[in-house]
Amino acid sequence: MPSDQRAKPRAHTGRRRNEAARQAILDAAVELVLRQESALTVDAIAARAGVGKQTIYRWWPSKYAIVLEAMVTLARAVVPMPDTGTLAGDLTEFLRATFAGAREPRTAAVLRMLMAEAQRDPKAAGVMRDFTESRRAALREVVERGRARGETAPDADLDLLVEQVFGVLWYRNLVRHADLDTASADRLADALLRQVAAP
Amino acid sequence: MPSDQRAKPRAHTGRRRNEAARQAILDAAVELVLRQESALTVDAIAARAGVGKQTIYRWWPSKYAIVLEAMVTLARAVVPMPDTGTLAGDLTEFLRATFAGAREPRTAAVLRMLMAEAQRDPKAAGVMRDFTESRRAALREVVERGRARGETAPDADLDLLVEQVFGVLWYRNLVRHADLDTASADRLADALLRQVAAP
Amino acid sequence: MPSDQRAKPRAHTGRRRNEAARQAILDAAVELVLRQESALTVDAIAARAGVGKQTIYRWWPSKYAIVLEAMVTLARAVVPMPDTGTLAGDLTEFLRATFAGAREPRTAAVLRMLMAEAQRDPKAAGVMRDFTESRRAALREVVERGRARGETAPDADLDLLVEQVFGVLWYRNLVRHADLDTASADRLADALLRQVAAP
Amino acid sequence: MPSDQRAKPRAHTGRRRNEAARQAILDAAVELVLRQESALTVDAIAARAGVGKQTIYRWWPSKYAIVLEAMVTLARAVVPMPDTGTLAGDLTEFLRATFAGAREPRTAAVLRMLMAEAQRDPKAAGVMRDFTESRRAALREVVERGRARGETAPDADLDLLVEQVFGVLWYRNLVRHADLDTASADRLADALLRQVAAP
DNA sequence: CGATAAGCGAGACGGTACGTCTCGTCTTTGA
DNA sequence: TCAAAGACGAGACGTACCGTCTCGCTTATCG
Repeated sequence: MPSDQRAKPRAHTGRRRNEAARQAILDAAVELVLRQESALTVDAIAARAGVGKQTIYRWWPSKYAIVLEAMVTLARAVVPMPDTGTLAGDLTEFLRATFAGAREPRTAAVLRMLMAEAQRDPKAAGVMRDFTESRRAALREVVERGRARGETAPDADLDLLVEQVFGVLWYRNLVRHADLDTASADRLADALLRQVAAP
Repeated sequence: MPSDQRAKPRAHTGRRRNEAARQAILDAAVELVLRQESALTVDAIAARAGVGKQTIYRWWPSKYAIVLEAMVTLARAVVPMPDTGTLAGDLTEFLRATFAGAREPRTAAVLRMLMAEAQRDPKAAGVMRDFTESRRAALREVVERGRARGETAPDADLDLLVEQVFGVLWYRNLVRHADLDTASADRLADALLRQVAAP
Repeated sequence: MPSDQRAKPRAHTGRRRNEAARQAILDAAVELVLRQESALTVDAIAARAGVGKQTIYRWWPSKYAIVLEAMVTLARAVVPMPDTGTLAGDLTEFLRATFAGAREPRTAAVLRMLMAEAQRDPKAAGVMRDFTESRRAALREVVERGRARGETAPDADLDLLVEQVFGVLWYRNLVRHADLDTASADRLADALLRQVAAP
Repeated sequence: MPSDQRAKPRAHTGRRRNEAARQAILDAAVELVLRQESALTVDAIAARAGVGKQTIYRWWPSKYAIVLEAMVTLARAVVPMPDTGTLAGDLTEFLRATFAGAREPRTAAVLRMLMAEAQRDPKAAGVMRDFTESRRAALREVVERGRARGETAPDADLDLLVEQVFGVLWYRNLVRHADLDTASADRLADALLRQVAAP
């Protein structure tokens, strides 16, 4: 008989997490990122959310993780997994939704700020890596479905395709020389389909 | 004739800027950016350069401005325009050289730092916009030559192609989830050629 | 019955002041004042006390205010009221004890520092005024008793006498050109007795 | 014919010391001490006097030496050596003039500031010691003349007398609990004469 | 229903880095 | 040769945040 190491795992007692506080913290963080007037600080988030600092550190490892959580939620909501039955349809849909989300000024500002911060703070970098990874995984799933249906060459480099999508998106968002409009999304989807099309 | 009250505005007197100190500060800043072990601090730059902090603040508005100035110097190592006679050759060559340049740790670190700074300082953003624009123009020239030779579809979206290249380059450099190796350059060139190939 | 909105004014929340840190800061400040080798700096106090600078600034408006607070503690070693039965005895006793106290290096250094601070900070000036007033009152009581016994001229200016005593004491402590030794105390007592002697 | 000690004074080459600059520096220093609004700094003195900092450091070892020089000049002018023919007259005269000088608000402020600074800066302390020594010497000369005329007991402690005078003066100026008025000067002179009177 | 266990707002703590200020020296140009 | 202007290395200043650590209080669940 194997010993059960967590035999009686002490069913939960004590007060439960305060959902209102969680939401207030997320809102405060996003709000402060958008008001560019000053840097994002934990003290400021806590003050604006009417929350103790410990409540923040209890649930998030860093202030960037807060902003990240807000972003991931937003991204999930904004970019649902499309299912039109064809790769062309799914890819176009995904790119349109993704570009539209990243074009929204508030979202765009938060993303830029996170990426900038990731360049100086290793913790923010980790957060960024996780976030971008999850977005790539989502798109990857879409194109994988297309390949499974035989809509691409079997050896098509889908990872590279995914990176081209997010590369263009981030490049435009950071350099700000061109808009992430729907036409661009369509043209990019088109071009990428040509890249990976079955012979 | 009315006397000009600020006729002779007192030519320059006083000690002149110390060029050795300026160079030491730039070197120290770059050196510290490369040693990732800790965050870049003004105190550290001053200490390493053997300089008072005031000397730094007298000449640069922020520590990132120092790195920016250093980058201008480092960016002398330009990617030369290839001329192999074919679009495939030129594109592969250009991407290999570009990726190799951006993979070089010193250059890569400085570029990241600059892009981060561009997200908060409008002046740095302007410099960044000009810099990226000039790089796009260079690649654009390469692929235009290919189109002129009839190596692409006449209506191929070359601007988009260019953005896919630099998008992938910056995305990888900023997120740091994958390397900018030669194999990647080759695969990307390959995919893009398929994308714009004449029918 | 109308509800009182500020009925319960939310007593104290948050961590309480660390008494050990307070004492360590006071000790460190006094210690550094005594080691004359270098100027008193807040950084040095913080370092020696093993304390963050903010903890100092949270509780004291300036480094001299720290020394002031330390003095209040040190000044517990009061000069006891002598009672030898004669004015000559009491005055000599009082001056000897007072000079001895002010000669003690720790006390002397703290007193000098405090007097210096009183010249720029009105709050310290107020404390200084109260402290000096209480010392004058003590000596005044001694000489009043002598007058009551008929040991002085009835119209002797006792306030002036008191100021001569503390004047010499502070003058020597501040200028540091001569020592506050017992012989000086005796000679001064002698001279003052001649000054106020009954005719 | 008296010997000329600087017979051939090295036919002067180069610019001579600028007396206007010297006076401007002294004035600026005193002016800045009186405007209590901010601390006295060498840069501020130089700026206000329209003078380079090096010109200050060339002639004075520290900023306190400047204020000292101004004070010594002032004290000499205000307190001339009296000569009424009697010790009582001379002492009263000297104390009246000394108290009057120290009561003058500008002078009093400068003296307080110097004494405060002497408590933290060894250089200022040296300056202060020299200044007070010279004032004691002046008063000492007055009372020595009285003793020489047989107006005091032969063994009277004249040094202690002198210290009582300046002790009271400084004590009142620093603690600011009482005024240095003429009546006080008279009463103190009176009391001290009783102390040292010939039997 | 009391005991036990979190979670909560508040805020003090030891630290690090900031950007500014002043010191006393050094360098340059002009008179 | 001296004076003004002003850059320099040094280092203390007081502030801003960091992430941790009490506090006293407020929920929750369990025995």
